[in-house]
Amino acid sequence: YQYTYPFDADLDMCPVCGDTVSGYHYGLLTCESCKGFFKRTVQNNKSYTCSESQDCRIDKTQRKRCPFCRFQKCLRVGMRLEAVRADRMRGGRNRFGPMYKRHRALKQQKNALLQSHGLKAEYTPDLISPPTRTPFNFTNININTTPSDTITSDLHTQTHSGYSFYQNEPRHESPQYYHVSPLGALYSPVHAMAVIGDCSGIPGIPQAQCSGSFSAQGPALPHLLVEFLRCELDELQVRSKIIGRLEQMQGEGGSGGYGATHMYLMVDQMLFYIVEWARGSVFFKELKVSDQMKLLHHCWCELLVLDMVSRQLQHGRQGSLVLVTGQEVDLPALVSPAGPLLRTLVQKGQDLVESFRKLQVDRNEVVCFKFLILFNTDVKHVENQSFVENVKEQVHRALLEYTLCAYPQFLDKFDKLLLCWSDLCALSTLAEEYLCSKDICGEVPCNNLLNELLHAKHHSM
DNA sequence: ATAGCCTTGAAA
DNA sequence: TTTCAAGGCTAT
Repeated sequence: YQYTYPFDADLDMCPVCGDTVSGYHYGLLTCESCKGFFKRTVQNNKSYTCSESQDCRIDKTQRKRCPFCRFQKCLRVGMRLEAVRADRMRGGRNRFGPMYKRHRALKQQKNALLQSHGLKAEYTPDLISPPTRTPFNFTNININTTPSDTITSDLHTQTHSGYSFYQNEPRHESPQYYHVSPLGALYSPVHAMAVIGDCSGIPGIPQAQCSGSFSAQGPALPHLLVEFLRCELDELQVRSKIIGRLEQMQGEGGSGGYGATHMYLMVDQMLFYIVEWARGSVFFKELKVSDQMKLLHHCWCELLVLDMVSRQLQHGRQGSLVLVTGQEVDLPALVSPAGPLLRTLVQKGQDLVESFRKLQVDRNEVVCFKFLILFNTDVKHVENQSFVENVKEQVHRALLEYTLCAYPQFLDKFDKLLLCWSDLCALSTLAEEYLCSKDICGEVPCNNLLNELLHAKHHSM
């Protein structure tokens, strides 16, 4: 099995059953059969029941099996009850026309953007081939979590209680549409999307066409991203381990303060878990240990900085710094007695957090970023360089694909993300400089990871 | 009941 | 005029 880039393939797949689409039907691109099914169901006020647990898989071969779940899925992916005409008038156009047009334009723009990044829909088959061990198997990935939604398929309850989609149009010739409860809109994927991205520009068009199927929780994630998310360490677990370790060390070492030494030891512990994360991660763990070390020597500080930044993004408030340990450090208090190096470090750090926040960088993007950083080697001498570069390319794609799908209105977000990355690199250089400086590592034992990494870096330069 | 193909007809 | 998403028809 090979990973296929799902962008174009899924574009003409029905979001309900995966069959080939025949055009826009009731709000989105679907196949002919689901169009018919939806029409019959709404027109005849059908109500179905599910003999299983209301989470049946709907695909081309099984779609006939459970009409209840099929209709649920129709609603979930965003098919519009309002588009079925109550008076059965034929022909003509409805209000969705401009929406379809807009959606088409958006799709085209997106493809253009993809091409401008040199990513074709066709996929080179053997791009991913891990060097020694068995290739990673993507077939086991199942991202279709089954939402427990409460949409009723009983149209009687929805039909007469709501408003008319067309109530402001008095013209008698125009078709009369079914009255639909606003409740229906609440369950549309568009509503779900609003949580993570701006989709105000395309009312009623779910992002299902971006990259295929659409779960109620959000867009389908690129397979790679799903895999990356699995590699994440549990933040709380890491936190408690680090706290434990720090307490232990401070018990031994005497001073229990929260000064530079404490920071140094904490950063050292963070690095330990960054290494642990990397060692357990897809692709990375396939590499020889010597290559692993080269990559980590190259990027540990960027990973460290990204970790700090993303934490501020999650829990942080302006004017304070949240550490892995959960402690909150008041920034003015930290900065006022500090040297110039720490001052600029804090300032630029704040700037970076701010630009991440403005960009609405989400967790998925951060996770992709970590891999982008991990595999971003311009160092030669990595033995399996082609593998590393292929992975890098894959991550690049996954991030681009995700960003385009999750934030379809925000077409240059990906480019801006990359700009942020270069800011992050600059910040990381500064951070490294600071960690080397006598400000912080003056009275710390030498046999630790941070020291070793700093040391190795200096030798390679 | 399903799903492929056909007919319609206002908007573009 | 052409488009193309509505509804309709009908073998399976």
